[in-house]
Amino acid sequence: MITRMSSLFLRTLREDPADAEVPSHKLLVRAGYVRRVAPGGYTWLPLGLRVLRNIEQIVREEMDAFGAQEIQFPALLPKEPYEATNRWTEYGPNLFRLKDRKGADYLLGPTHEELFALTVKGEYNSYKDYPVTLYQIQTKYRDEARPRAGILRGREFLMKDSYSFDLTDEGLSASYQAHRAAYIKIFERLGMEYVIVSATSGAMGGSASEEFLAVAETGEDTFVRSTESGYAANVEAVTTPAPPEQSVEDKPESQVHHTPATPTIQTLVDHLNGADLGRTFTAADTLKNVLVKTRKPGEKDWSLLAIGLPGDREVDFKRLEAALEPAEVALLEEADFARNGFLVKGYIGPGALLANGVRFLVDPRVVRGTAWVTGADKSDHHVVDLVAGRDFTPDGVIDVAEVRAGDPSPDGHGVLESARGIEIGHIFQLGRKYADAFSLDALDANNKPIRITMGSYGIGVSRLVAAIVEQSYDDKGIIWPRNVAPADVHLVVAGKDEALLAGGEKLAGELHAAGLTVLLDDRPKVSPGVKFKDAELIGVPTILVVGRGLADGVVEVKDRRSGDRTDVSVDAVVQHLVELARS
RNA sequence: CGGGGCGUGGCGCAGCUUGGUAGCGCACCCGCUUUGGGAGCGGGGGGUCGCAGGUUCAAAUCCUGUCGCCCCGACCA
Repeated sequence: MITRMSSLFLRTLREDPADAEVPSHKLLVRAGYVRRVAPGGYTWLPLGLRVLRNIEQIVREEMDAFGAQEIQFPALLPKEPYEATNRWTEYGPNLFRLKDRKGADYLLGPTHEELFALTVKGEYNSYKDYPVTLYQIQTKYRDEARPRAGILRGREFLMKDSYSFDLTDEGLSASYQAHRAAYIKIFERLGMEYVIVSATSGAMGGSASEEFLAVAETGEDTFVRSTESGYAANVEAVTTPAPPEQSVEDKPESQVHHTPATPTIQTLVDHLNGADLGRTFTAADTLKNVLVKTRKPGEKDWSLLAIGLPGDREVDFKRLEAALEPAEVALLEEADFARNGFLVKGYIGPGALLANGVRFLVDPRVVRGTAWVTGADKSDHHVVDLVAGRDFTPDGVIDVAEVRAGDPSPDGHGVLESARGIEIGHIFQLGRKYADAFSLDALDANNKPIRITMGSYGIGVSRLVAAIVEQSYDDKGIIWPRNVAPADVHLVVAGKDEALLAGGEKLAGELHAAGLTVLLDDRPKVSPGVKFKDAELIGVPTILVVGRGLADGVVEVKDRRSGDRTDVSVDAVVQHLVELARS
């Protein structure tokens, strides 16, 4: 295909749009790929749509390659299936809801588990039919509280979602692995730098779960990875290794000390180190007890929850919420302290918590035999050498302390470093939640029903356009990976001479005949400088310049990424570019 | 939902403090010159100044209300 810029619906911008913050947003708008029409809603202009379609096609090919079958649901859906799974309620304000003229409730699909489950139920009854994997590439709608970063986080976006249906847990595991392998192929073909991290499965429930994150500073997800092993995890899903347990017999007796005016960890540590106790203390020797309240879905009353963790750590609220999902969590208000007189702010210890029936969960580092400095449940007093397993026994373990760069890797190899990523794929084993909701069964050889188990797998197709740009741009513009670029070659006719244009047209025709797509800058009266700037902004990986060298039978091939220029003879250039495009 | 900022030709902005009926750059149109790195000169078209009300002889500018958008946070793919 030859696309002539003289007639292409394209206008590039010399300045960044005022509302753009992240590089992909600025560049995609400036280079004329997308235009905003509403918060979180973008028009795909011709070049942008090509990139989107290229990505979509790669996803489709790899899905088809392992036997997934493409179907498509409406984006406009009736309420009933979502009521059956309670998601009409649970999805909350993020669900776009609307009514038809008769007043019936509809929604714009945020994700389609219900419809896939119902569809399979409608067609399949026998164990002989399974397993099966279906997918669609469909526009999804979520009424995001705050769309942002242009294409990266819209309220309407294109997503590939697939669902596997298996008779057994082993089958589900195999389907999961098949998806995982396909995703790896997809993201490799897209030329992405990505990590696969352990993840939480979120509101949809389920067990095994991994996210594919495109590594990018502008990403919304924080993940950690080991400096020495392949370990990587979303911070929400990091597990803290527990140190070995110790004996409790040889530990000194616990002692209550008068520690005036020490409501914070720092003041406490300073006081202790000035108290001549024969040793020095650090914040990590103290046990901080953080109070929150939780409420399970559907319940009216909040219940207290105390979290004990080393004093040098803060509670990571995201990890806490992920750990308590689906219950809500909130910090205590003054009224809560007033209502529970045994909570002495700044001096809360395990004693009062356990005596008053407050659920007390501790950080994995608080194992049997460890000795702590902690609150003595009265103002200006702390207890030293309070030993876990001897002086107090927590109700359980909760791993919600902040994860820090330099922490040991959970797999025992290396330490963790922190980085940011854009979630581009998510795979997880959903299990039987949706099958249960719709009684999705297959009959076995003995005519007994087998409950189907599902997997759920997503790829953010439109988001990928932006994620790729986030990973591949420079101060001049976008640099597309070959497989997704809007053209194979950007041919610049650098000069007004009729012979140049004729030469450019001829070469474009030959490239087209050789199977390459060409973006031909045949604009008359546009100076070479402008054409070069536009070519760099648009970001086709190979730029072919037909200019003054043409008279000597030479054209110039420029690599967008490296900036390297090579003179190639006109006779050889088509073959040269074909080889480049295939590389 | 909490905090901050902004609404002025298609885009990016100035003007507002100190009211006098709108300007700059980019883009666009015409002419001439120019043509290997976002050209020069000349000419031109295009704006109910977010909306509503108020103050005033007079409002982009002052006052009140309202709507919208962007950013940070909370929340989420």
